[in-house]
Amino acid sequence: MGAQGYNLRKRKPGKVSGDNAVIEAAWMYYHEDLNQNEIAKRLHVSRATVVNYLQEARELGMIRLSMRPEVFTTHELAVALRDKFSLQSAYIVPDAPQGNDADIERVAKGAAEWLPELLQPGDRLGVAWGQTIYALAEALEPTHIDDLYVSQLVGSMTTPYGFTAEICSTKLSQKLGANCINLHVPAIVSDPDLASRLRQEPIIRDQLAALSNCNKALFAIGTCTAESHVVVSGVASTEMLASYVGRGAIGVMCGQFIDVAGKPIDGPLSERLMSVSLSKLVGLEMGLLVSVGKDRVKGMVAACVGGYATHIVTDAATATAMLDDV
Amino acid sequence: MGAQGYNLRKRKPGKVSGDNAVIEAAWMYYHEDLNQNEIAKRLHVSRATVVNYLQEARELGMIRLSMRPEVFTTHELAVALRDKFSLQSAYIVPDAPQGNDADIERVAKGAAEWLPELLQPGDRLGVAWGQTIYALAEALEPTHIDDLYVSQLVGSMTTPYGFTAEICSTKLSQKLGANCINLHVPAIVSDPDLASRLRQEPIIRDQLAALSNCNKALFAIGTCTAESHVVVSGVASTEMLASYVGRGAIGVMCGQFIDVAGKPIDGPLSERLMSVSLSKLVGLEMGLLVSVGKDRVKGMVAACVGGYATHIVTDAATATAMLDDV
DNA sequence: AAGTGCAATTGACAAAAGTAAGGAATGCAT
DNA sequence: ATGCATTCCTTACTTTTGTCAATTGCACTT
Repeated sequence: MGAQGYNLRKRKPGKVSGDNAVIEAAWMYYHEDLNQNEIAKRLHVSRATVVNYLQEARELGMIRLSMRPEVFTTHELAVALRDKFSLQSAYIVPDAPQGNDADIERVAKGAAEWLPELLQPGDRLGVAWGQTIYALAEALEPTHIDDLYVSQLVGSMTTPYGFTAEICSTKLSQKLGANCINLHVPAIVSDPDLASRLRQEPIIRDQLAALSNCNKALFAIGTCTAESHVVVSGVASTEMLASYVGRGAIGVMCGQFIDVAGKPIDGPLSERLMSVSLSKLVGLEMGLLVSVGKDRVKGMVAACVGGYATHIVTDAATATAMLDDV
Repeated sequence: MGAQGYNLRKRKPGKVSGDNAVIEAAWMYYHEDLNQNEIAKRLHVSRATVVNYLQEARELGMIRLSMRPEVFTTHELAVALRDKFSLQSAYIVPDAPQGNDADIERVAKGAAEWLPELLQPGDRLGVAWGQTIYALAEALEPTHIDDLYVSQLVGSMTTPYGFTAEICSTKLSQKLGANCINLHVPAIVSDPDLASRLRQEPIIRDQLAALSNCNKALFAIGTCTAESHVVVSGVASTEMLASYVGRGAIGVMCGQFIDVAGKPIDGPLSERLMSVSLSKLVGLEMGLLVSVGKDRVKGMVAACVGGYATHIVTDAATATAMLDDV
């Protein structure tokens, strides 16, 4: 009878009311700093159950955990970078122990944490394309920013990476609770004539016009190596790449090759590329450049010098390299 | 020599660079889900040191931890409350085990977590006064909302609680990175004539005018008992209180007694009170009511019925009582 | 009414995190 | 240089948290 009484008592009032137990446990744990034992006592369940509740709370995304952006924007290196390139702000994440693709994830995560604070209701945000941008969208915590429009800055392309330009803008807009304006056109078409006719198409024209209305932009810098995304995605052949590099290309921005001053380099692709004109990206309220890596340093510097970037997210190693860059 | 080599190696590159170690540890722990052992290995320090780093990170406020507002605004009770009173949204925090002042802390904490999402750049927020509002301001994580103005809705009064109306608005505006417009006048003056003359004073007039410009408001409901703040703070005597109660007062809002319909009750204090007119608080973009307790239920209902509240923060017990209130 | 499948819960054990007392390095005054 | 105070770090120990296989209660079949 002892056991029976125990069970009965435990069952009914213990289960406070469905999901509520999870919420109560999470509240006590995260807001009232009770340990699992105390919570278990109050909810009349075993501590193991509390562990489960808390895991569920985390899995359901009830818990938001982030680091204050000021931590990354106010230390020495960030301030130095900001001042050297006359930026509004720089966000420097710690270096990864070994520098591989994990770099991109780190930086993307940092940017994802910062981005919501850089946006306001009513903004029109232009978004470029790339692994970094995708990782950013992926890492972003869902929020809702009122009356926000996200526009795709570059046409679409097939890629071996499993994400396209639309996926970047779509995912980003979903995470931000924003309206999404896609650019339903390939990034590169086979001949200049077709490109100009496409640009006349009412739908495309409107979509391109929307790009001119952007007051903020989010982009990364691509490399000019054979493994570069522009090559792998079939936008440029290796020969073209070599030709652009020969004429001073040191990076890629929104599908366009740029020189050390950030100026787009004219070439065989220019006419055939469906993308925002880089000149539209100068002098925006915000130009957020998110990139890492030694091989992107020159391009990132160019994006600053060219006036595209007002805000930067990168890691300490890259930031140092940018400061050392003459 | 082994020890010497070890020490040298450990000292220099181990200490990554001052405070940075703290940031790196926090990043790895909170963003990369590494455990303290792994972090200790990577930073070449003992695990105990990592514990210290993480504690420092928390103490310095580098870590932001909160619960998604949707958790509290989308469950059954919150939706029911919202619908019954035609609110825009309701935020219901879990009940405290035993209902004392801890209730206020809980609810204030919830409101503090929600408030930043309810504000936008350019808003003019009117703020009332009370223990709840103060606790809210105290619990609020510092942020910065651009071009936000916080106005004090009620004049100041001496209180035994250690906080005044200005302290509420000042603290709140500091936490929100907002501009603060204080109302430099006592809440209650001794005779009606002085009150009306004060209202003519240019400075006061401007401050009162600013109140009319508020598009959002934050307030609580006070009780009509002898322990009520209006009495304790000397705004009303117990006799006056009784008189107001006799004429239907069921709560206090911005220093004014209201009836079940939320209408302010005329009486000896009306003329002498320096405060926003309640009619200005009807139909705002947002009216955030933050209160808890059985004894405030009627007043809270009145604030809804009267059209002051568009958003509510309370606890489950109070919400249930409001739903049961006829 | 007994059997079956499922999800929630539990106790016992393992891992991780927190604490406190002691110990090296650093800087400063003597 | 020596001693002293301070800061930061470490080792050894305690508490808290996480894991997992086993159990319980419950809805639904047979």
